Amino acid sequence: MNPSVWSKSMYSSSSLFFDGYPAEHVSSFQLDPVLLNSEVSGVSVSLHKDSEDITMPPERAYYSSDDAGSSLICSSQLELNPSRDNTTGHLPTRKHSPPASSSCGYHEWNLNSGHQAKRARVEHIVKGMTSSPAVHCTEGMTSQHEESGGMLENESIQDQELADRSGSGSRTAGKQLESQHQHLRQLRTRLNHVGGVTDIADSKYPTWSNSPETSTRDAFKDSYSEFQSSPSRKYQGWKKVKLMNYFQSKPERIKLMADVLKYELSRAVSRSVDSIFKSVPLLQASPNDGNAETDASLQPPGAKDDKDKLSCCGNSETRGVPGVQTEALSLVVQKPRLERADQFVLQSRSRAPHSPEPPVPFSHDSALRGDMPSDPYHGTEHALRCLRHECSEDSRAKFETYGAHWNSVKVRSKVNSRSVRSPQTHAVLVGNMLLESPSLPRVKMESEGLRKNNLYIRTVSYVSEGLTTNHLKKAKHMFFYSRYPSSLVLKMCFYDVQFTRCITSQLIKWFSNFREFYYIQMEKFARHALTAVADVRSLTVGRESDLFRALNMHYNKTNDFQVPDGFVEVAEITLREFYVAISMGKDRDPSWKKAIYKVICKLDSDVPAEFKSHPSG
DNA sequence: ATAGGTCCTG
DNA sequence: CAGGACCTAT
Repeated sequence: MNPSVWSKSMYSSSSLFFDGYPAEHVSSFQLDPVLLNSEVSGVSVSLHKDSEDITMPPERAYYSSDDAGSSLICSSQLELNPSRDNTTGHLPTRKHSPPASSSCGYHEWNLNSGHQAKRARVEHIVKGMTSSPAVHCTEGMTSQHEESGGMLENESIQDQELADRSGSGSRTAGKQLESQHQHLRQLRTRLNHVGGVTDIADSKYPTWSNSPETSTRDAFKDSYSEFQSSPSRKYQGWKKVKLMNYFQSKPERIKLMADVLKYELSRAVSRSVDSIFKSVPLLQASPNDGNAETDASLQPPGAKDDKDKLSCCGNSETRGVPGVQTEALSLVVQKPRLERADQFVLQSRSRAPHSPEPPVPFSHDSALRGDMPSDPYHGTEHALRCLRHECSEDSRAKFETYGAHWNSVKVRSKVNSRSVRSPQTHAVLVGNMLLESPSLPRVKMESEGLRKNNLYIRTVSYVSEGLTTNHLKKAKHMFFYSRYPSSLVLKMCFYDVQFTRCITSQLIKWFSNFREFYYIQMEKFARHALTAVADVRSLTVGRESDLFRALNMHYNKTNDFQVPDGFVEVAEITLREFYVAISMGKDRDPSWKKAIYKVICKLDSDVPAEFKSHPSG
């Protein structure tokens, strides 16, 4: 690709640039290929693009187009197009793109029909009892009845619902039905006392949408209002008495009924429980399978099977030792490492001839922070990244080498990471609902817009209450990729922090501060360049430049992070934007920087997966 | 109203 | 880097 095309497209992107700017100035900023590839003021920016560009998917080849009119803005819009790269199955996670909310209609329909089937079964049973005789009253089981508390209330509600549904044609038939409902209720009560069957309707939290209980609960709710408005409470004592006589006179029948009901109830309960745990597969997942979660949350439904399998694997391991974080190791190993080799292009490119750094994609520190970049291409990789395509066999080999290193590091860090999970606290956040289970390990599940359907839930077993210096360091490193991370990205990257409003705003403030420093530096160096550099074509940013040093000193003080080339290029673009704006006198406008901010925010690239999957603190 | 952003200050 | 004022978009 011709570097001049790059420069043209880059600068045509700037809204600032075309805003009343004379055409001759435009052309004056078009970079000369020779100049671009040459060393300027001791620094260089390598913009070499070779013919490999044509192998890129067209929507990624933002800068390889021969259309000089292509702009960054257009590129970014293309980048936002969710239709791109369907093979990855990832939707862009941009701050301005609303989270895709999946419709649950089909699921609800299934639940409703399931509920109706259950109800039909119960009604069938009840119908089978309609021939039984109505008998006299004793108060024998009243106390037992009331012991069952809320469950019984639900039962009576359901009974009332059934009674209401059974039709109001004949009054005597209705009474008969009522008596049978009462009978049913008593049987269930007994079963509960004897078999310890837990009524699924007795859950404390009634708002688990999509859960199998929902339809049942809704039915209860509906019938409950009917129940309250009806005088049927008056009949309760009468019904109880009638039923007691029935019980006493027909023990064998009771037993049969009990068996049938027991079967039906236990089947319904087990089905419900099964469906709950099927819909929350990551209950058993490990804290470090953030990648799997991230994938799942962004994948189309059809691509989810593998993740479910992974969850199953995690489950089999999790059951064993609750206190030790060994459950996810297999997940780490199983992850396809090479799927995201393109992510390492950024790092491997530091091996370019002008780069003094060793050919290490990630430093040890970054390895400690991150997971293997196992995610498939997310679909929001920035256009700048597409300029680089040296995903050679060499880099792949190195990728695998460091992948092995990462795994070992990860294992160690997992073992060493202190877990704050408490065996006494078994709180599970599912969507907006808090379940309590005596048998589940404590996991924190993030509730996000993308995972309304409860299928995509992250589990984290160690949650820090506050942001640490390591989090700050991680945030600074993230800044190399994303200057304007969305809160969703922040949540994904700082999943090991208990996200509160305060934490969120603190993280946002951090990035605001980072940007402030960044733009101050840019303006400072741009103003300095105005006095020293006559042509924007001479204005480049390389790793040896003072600007880069200043930025690196701020965001990567210990120099233990391999700054991605994308950042260097974004820095150069920013510097040039400032340079051009100031040279045009735009800085007389008090809000002149906003146009630049608008350009720069579109240059965010996706934060690599390793930021999203490993604890930083 | 709230969230997220900039600018200024310490 | 945090706090606060202020602005803007949803």
